[in-house]
Amino acid sequence: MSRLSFREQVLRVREDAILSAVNRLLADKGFDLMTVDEVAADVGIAKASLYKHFASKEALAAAAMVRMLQRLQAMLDQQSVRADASVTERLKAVVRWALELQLAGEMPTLPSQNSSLRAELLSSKAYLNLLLQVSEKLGEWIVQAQAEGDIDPALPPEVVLYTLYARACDPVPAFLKAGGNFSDAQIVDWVLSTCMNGLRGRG
Amino acid sequence: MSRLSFREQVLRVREDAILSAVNRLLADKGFDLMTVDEVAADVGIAKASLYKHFASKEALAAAAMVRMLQRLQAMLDQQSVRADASVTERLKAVVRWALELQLAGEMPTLPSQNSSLRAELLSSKAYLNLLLQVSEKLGEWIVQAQAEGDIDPALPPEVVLYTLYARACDPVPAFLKAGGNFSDAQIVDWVLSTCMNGLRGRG
DNA sequence: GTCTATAGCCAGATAGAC
DNA sequence: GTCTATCTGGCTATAGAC
Repeated sequence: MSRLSFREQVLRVREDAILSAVNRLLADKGFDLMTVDEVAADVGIAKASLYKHFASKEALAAAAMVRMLQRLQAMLDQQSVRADASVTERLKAVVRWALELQLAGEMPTLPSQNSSLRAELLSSKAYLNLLLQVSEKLGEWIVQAQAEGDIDPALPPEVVLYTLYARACDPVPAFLKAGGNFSDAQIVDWVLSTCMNGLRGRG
Repeated sequence: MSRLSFREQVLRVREDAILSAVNRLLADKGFDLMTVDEVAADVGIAKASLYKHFASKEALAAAAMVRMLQRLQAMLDQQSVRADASVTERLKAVVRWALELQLAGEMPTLPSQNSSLRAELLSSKAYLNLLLQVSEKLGEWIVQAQAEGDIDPALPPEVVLYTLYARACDPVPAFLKAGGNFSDAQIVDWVLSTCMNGLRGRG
């Protein structure tokens, strides 16, 4: 690793600020309703300057999605070294983390099936590689949790994996938060419970 | 009820064809990516003609959502008269129905939080009334299912209701269908199971 | 690399003839 | 009510000066 010059560090910091703004906006309104003008205004620079950093609106959003996957990967690594926890507890910790991120307004919504963002993501090697790595790690945990009986062995691991991804972007926490009757912690607990135990509960 | 003139019947049929097209497009791409041109092309009439029937793109989508709620209400009425089924079985039947609709590409996706559609829906008396009625009916069943121990009594009914609504628009079935490894019936069974019993299953 | 100003395009909505 | 043709606004993206 070569040290970064001062100029490069400034660039990094600026691009991180840009991606943070993109991330918030993606969580708030989604890709289609997010405008590049808003991103520029949020960061405090001109729109044309944004296009010096990122080639397109799609590239902007894709970079934010990659950053989110990197954070997920870091979270998985962190959970991997826990000696005190079963795989199921690790999985639950990851879902809890995602739900908390979502309630904080920092979890981008899934791109809809026909979005131009989808095409960009499917042609992004960085994104696909990260997604693959993360999915493999989660897949290992899922299979192991099934072997231990904590997750229903009758479910294909694929179904479990997709379900976990979907829960990370579930609209239910936002609905409950908008209702204003419950604390964030309660919401997280309930959604996590319905994810693992279903509506039926433990009974 | 007065009988409808021939002209009025023709109008009804045409508007129903329009709403069917809107429904398909809402399910396929969502409100933001759906264009009025596509709707017109799908129905086979000119765009200007659409605007003789509906005042705006939002009104178009709102009418389709109202129609979907009417269908849900009809489904609830149908389940209400089943003597052979518990409330939990009725709830499951409704979720199953929604999942099958979704796999058939006929379930509109939820409007994102900041969509202009949301404002339209919140100011539509027909929509809000219908939503209230179906929510009350579902709410009764939920409370009863909790009393019978089939649904976790620790969950606020609101949480259960929102979860059911969210599952009806869940992206998981579409993901699994896109994978191409499973039949529609299998997908419905698995998603319904993870909804009621969680990832943990019955064990 | 940052800015202001603008090009180019697309989609929602409308005008006006029939 | 249906059509063709057009207006209008907003958004992505770029030109060109500094």
